Amino acid sequence: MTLKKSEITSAYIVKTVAPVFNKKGYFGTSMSDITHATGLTKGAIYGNFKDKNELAVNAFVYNIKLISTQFEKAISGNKNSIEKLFSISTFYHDYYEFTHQFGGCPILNVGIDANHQNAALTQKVKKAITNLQNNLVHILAQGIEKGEIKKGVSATKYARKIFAIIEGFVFMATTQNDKKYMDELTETLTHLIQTELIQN
Amino acid sequence: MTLKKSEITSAYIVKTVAPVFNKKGYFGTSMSDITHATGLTKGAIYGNFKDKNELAVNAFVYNIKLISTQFEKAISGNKNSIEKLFSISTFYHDYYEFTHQFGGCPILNVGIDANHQNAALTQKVKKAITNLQNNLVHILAQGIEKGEIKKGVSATKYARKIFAIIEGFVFMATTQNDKKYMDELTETLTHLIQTELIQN
DNA sequence: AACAAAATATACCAATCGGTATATTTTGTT
DNA sequence: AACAAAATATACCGATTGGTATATTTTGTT
Repeated sequence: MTLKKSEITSAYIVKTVAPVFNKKGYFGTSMSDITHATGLTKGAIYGNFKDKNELAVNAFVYNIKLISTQFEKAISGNKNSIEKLFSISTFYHDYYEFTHQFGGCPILNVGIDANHQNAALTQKVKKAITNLQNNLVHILAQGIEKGEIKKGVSATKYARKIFAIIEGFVFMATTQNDKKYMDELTETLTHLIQTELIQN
Repeated sequence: MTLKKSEITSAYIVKTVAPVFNKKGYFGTSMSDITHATGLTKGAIYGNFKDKNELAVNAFVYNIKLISTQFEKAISGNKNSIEKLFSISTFYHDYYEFTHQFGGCPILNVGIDANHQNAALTQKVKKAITNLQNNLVHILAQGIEKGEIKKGVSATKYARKIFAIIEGFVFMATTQNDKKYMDELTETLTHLIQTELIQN
C-alpha cells in the first residue's frame, strides 16, 4: 500500500470541510459542524489535525488549489498573450458559478473573514493572491516582449488592476446575488484588453 | 429633557460596538466583547436591544450612515456631473484610511460575513449597496441629460461598473495591506471617466 | 491466528456562548 | 423627601464551544 489510511482520511476530511469553512467562515464553523459533515468523530479529526486552525488552513489551501488548477488550465495551450487574457476573462465569467458549489470565492471569503483575526489564514490568502497575480504578470510581460501588448504597459500594474476588477465584480455578483455582474466583468475586461493593452 | 437616558445609552452602545462587529464579524464578536467594549453589563445591553442580531444590524446601519454622510458631502455643492465623479474618485481614494479606523469597509466585511449566514444583515448590505449605487446612477443620468456625458452611456450599467471597481480595489488594498491600490483606483477611475464617459 | 501499531470512537473537561430572571440603582415627578 | 418607573447590575441558566484522555476498533505484519 502506498497511501496510509490516515492520509486518505485526512484528505477526505479536508475535502469535506473545505466548503463548510468557505461558506460559514472560521468562527461560524464549529467542530460539531465538522464531525457532522464528515460523519467522523472528534477522535478521528484531532487524530489527523492539530486543531481547528490547522484544519481551516488546509481547507483554504484545498480550495485555492482547486481554483488554481482550473485557472492554469485556462491559460495553458498554444496561445499568445492576448488569447490567454481572453481565456482568463472567460474563466472568471464562469467563476461565480464554479465557486458557488463550494460557497463562493475563497479569496474574498477568507480575505475578509481572516483579516485581523487569523494570522495564518491571512498570510495564506495574501500569498494565493500574489500567486494568481503573478500568472497575469508573466502573461503581460511576455505579451509586451513579443510586441502583442503595447510597450508602455506596466505588467505588474495591470496585473493588479485586472485582479482588483475581477474581485470587485465577483463580490458584487455575490452580495447582490446577481449573475449579470459576471457578464459585465467580461465586457469590462474585453474593453480593457482592446483599448489599453493590445498593440495594433 | 428631550432625550431619554435609554436613547443615549443605546446610541452609545451602537457607536461603541460598531467597529467591533465590523472588525470581528458577527460570530467573531461575543457578548462579552460587547460588555467589555462598552463597560456596561448584559443587563444594560439586553435592556436596550432584543438580541445580538439586533445589535449587529444597528452597528452596521451606524457604519453605513457614517460612510453615506461623507459620500454625500463629497458629491454636494455646485458641481457638474464630471466634477462629482471626480469627487467620488477622491472620496474613495481616502476611503481605505477612513474606514480603517473602524475596521475596514463595512460593505465588504458584512457583505462577505453575512452571506448565507444572517438574512437580516445580508438584506441591509444589499440595500446599502443599492443606495450608494443609485447616487451614481443619478449623477450619470444627469450628466447624460446635460450633455456632459456621452449619449450612449447606460447610467445603471456604469454605476454598477464603477462601484464594482471601487470595491475590488478596496478589497485588494485591505487584504494585501497595500495602500498603493488606492492610488491605482484613482488612476483607473480617472481614465474611465475621461475615455468612456466625458463628452468632448 | 496472533499481536503490535495505527486509527477511530467514547466520554469527558473547563470555559464560554447567548440569553434571562431578579435584585439594585438611578431617574423624573409630585 | 417620597415614590413609581425606568435603567442597569448581578447572578444565574442550559447549551455549546474547542480540546483531551482513554477505551475500542481496525489495520498491517509475522
